[in-house]
Amino acid sequence: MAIDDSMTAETGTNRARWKQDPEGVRADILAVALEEFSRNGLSGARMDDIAAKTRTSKRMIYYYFGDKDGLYRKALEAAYKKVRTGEEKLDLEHLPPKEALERLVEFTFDHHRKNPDFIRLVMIENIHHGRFLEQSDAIKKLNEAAISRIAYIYEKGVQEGVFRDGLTPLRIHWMISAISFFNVSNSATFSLLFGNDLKSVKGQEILRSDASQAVLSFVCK
Amino acid sequence: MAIDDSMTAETGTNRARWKQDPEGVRADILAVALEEFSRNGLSGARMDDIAAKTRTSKRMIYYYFGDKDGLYRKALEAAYKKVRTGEEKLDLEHLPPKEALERLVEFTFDHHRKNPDFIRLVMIENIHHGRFLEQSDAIKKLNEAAISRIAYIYEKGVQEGVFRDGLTPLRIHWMISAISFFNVSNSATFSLLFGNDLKSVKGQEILRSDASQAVLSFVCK
Amino acid sequence: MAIDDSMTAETGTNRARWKQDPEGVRADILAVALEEFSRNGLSGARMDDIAAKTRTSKRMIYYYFGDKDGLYRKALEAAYKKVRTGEEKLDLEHLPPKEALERLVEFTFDHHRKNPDFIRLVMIENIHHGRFLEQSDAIKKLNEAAISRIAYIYEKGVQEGVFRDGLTPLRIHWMISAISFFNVSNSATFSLLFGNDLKSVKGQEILRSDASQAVLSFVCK
Amino acid sequence: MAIDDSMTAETGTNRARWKQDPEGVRADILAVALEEFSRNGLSGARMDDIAAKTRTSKRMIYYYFGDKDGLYRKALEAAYKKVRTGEEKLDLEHLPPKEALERLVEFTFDHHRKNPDFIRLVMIENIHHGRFLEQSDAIKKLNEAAISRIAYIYEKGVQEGVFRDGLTPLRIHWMISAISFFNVSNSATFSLLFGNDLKSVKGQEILRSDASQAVLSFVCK
DNA sequence: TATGAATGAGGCTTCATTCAT
DNA sequence: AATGAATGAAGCCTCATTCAT
Repeated sequence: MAIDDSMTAETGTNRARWKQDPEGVRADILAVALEEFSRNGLSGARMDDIAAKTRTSKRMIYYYFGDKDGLYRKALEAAYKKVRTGEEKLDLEHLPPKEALERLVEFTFDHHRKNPDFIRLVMIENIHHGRFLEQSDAIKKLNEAAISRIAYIYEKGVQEGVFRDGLTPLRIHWMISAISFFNVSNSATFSLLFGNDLKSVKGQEILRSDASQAVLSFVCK
Repeated sequence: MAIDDSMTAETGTNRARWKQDPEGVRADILAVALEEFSRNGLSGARMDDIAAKTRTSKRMIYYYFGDKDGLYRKALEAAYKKVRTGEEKLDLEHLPPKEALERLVEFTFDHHRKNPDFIRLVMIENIHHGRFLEQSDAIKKLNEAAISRIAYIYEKGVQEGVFRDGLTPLRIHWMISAISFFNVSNSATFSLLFGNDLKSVKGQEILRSDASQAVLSFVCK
Repeated sequence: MAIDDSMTAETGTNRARWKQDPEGVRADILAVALEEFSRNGLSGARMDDIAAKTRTSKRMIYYYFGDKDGLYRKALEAAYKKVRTGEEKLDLEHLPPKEALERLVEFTFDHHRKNPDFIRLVMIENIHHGRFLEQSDAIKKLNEAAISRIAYIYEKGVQEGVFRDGLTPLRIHWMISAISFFNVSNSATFSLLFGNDLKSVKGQEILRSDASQAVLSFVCK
Repeated sequence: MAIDDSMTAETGTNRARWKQDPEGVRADILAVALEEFSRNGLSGARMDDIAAKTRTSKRMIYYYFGDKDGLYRKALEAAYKKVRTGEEKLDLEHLPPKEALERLVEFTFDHHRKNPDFIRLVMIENIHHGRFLEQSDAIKKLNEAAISRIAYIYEKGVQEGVFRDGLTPLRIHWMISAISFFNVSNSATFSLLFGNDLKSVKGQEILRSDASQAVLSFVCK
């Protein structure tokens, strides 16, 4: 216990000293911030807690993000970016309209489920009346793709005579979002009020299928 | 809350002295609390602000509700009670199943729209993982009625051959809730990302009709 | 050392527990703030230091004055009030003009000397471009008296033929202020550059007499 | 000073790269520092702001001046040097005493008016009880010239019988300084309390003439 | 039942300064 | 000689809550 001093490397400054790596530090902070804001809300989150879970210090958060609101805004932006990027991989153009739509609904449903942090951040942003989203031009552009993707499918479906006329891509997107979002956002209260059945793996499979069926029967002739 | 009142002679009884009316005071506090929590969230709301908008003093809030969490819980309960009470007036039994269901969807859609404070409180509660709803047995009972009402309609519809078999009242309720809830809860971010069209009177009429159409086509054969 | 427990009264909370005395607390805070701001400037003063020298806590400062700027503003106002109140006692109307003016100069000279804290606060306020004085309507009114007092003397002097015509009370006030103010405000740098002679008791007597002589010879025919 | 520059490609050499010019860099820093200290005071000035307005970086400031206090001291010295250098051009010896004195007063009055930054720095230094001036031997020497210039004029005036006996050059200098300094130093508060009349071009002309009249009538027989 | 005064813990932010390259 | 990144100490302020009357 005396001779072997191999542990001294771990002692000293507990916090690893990273060679200057601004982007790494920024990303690290953002990841932690996303989680903390998502878990506790904007006013509920603590800068101290965020800093503590970071590889750097509280001071660096202010260095890179200015203040709490700035950090929150950047976390929100990052969350949107990450989520929308995930959607790009989806490749629907070559599918027949009905299958493409079905797949889009299921993808969205799954996607939201797998990103509860993002959903929670959007909830929080709505609690704040979209005050921060408003300031971020970066985000707004990201969402146009979502609409045009649906537009492509829908128009093809109408031309082929499988989708009914008179809808708009936006309303279809709205419907898909509503169902997929609610599944995650209201999971807690819904379970408490009506039991855990729909939260189980089986229950989620059923809801997923309900989702695509509802949307398809809504859009199809 | 002193700041700058150093020279007002008429300190003391500015605030109308309400003849001792405990229930009135409680109700007053709850109404203010509902609004403040709804607007700002749990940690975002300020006890000072709530007290200031009340006919009574901060001390009374603590006297009646113990602490901030207690006040929030009671406000949540009160909100649920008020909202569910509004639903009782609905009289669907005598209608044919399809019309009953259609009317229920439209009622729910309208109902949520007219009670954004309640919706926001539920959002907030979900942000807090339903921690407070969990403690309130009073609320849970209120929701059983919602399910049994759908059960009645659905079973009748299946028997009459207009609704498809294999669904459950809970899943139907889930679908109706999702669509109606999202319309209010995500109004801020949705408008910012995709414009105000669906928020307008016309837009809301369209969504309302989309809602009932989606649910009906989901449930009908 | 065991039997006699008379000292326990002094033990416990070090800080004397004052029966609620808002005005006392306000006054106490203001007195300390005046001194601290005067000594260190606005950004140089420390809220912690101010609080520590107070009978109350830091929290109470915010309770009564809102924030640091608010405290500074009130301290400035209090300083002006105190100083101008001191001037009221002066009784010049019954004196012949020359003697009245002489006495006013000497009074002002002495008065500024005895209130270096006030002078320093005014210096600090000028460093801040009068930003806080601007907000305080209370102060502006206090100074009109100073002018009308001079007006009375000057007009009488002109009528009696001892003061030359063509001046204004404001310019006379300006001259008196300049000389009396500079004596205190620039004491530090002047002494360092030119020695301490004029700072001594003898030196100050000489300057005081120079002041009244300069003003009198400026105003008299 | 990072905040939000995360996406600028052209990091690094935005700021013109000045061919190694130590003296130029020093002078640049000092000029900026003078302005910032003058505007905001010692504790009010921000090293970051100073650095940002400089052609160089924060590191260079510390490299050349050690720390904030050192920078302030050098800025103070530079200000004194610059100002006193301006005075040298004045050529009074060949004028008759009264005219020489009159011209000196007017020159000083104008000079102070044209150098508000310097005046403010002196005010700030007085707020700090001359702590930094004390350390600077360089400055003290600069001021002897001012006194000897007056001594020459005054003695000639006494000999010629136009100036009264019993004064000292220092007291005359004091009087001139008081009037000229106050005009600039207390401009903000004086205007706020008594209006802008004396601040106008016309008003300043009047005060300038008042200044020389007061000094002359003070010194003359 | 009711109120203004008081509190301590902890929140967010900023500062001058130094390090690694 | 020069730069962006990093730091710890200390600053100001706000919160829910309790006390004294």
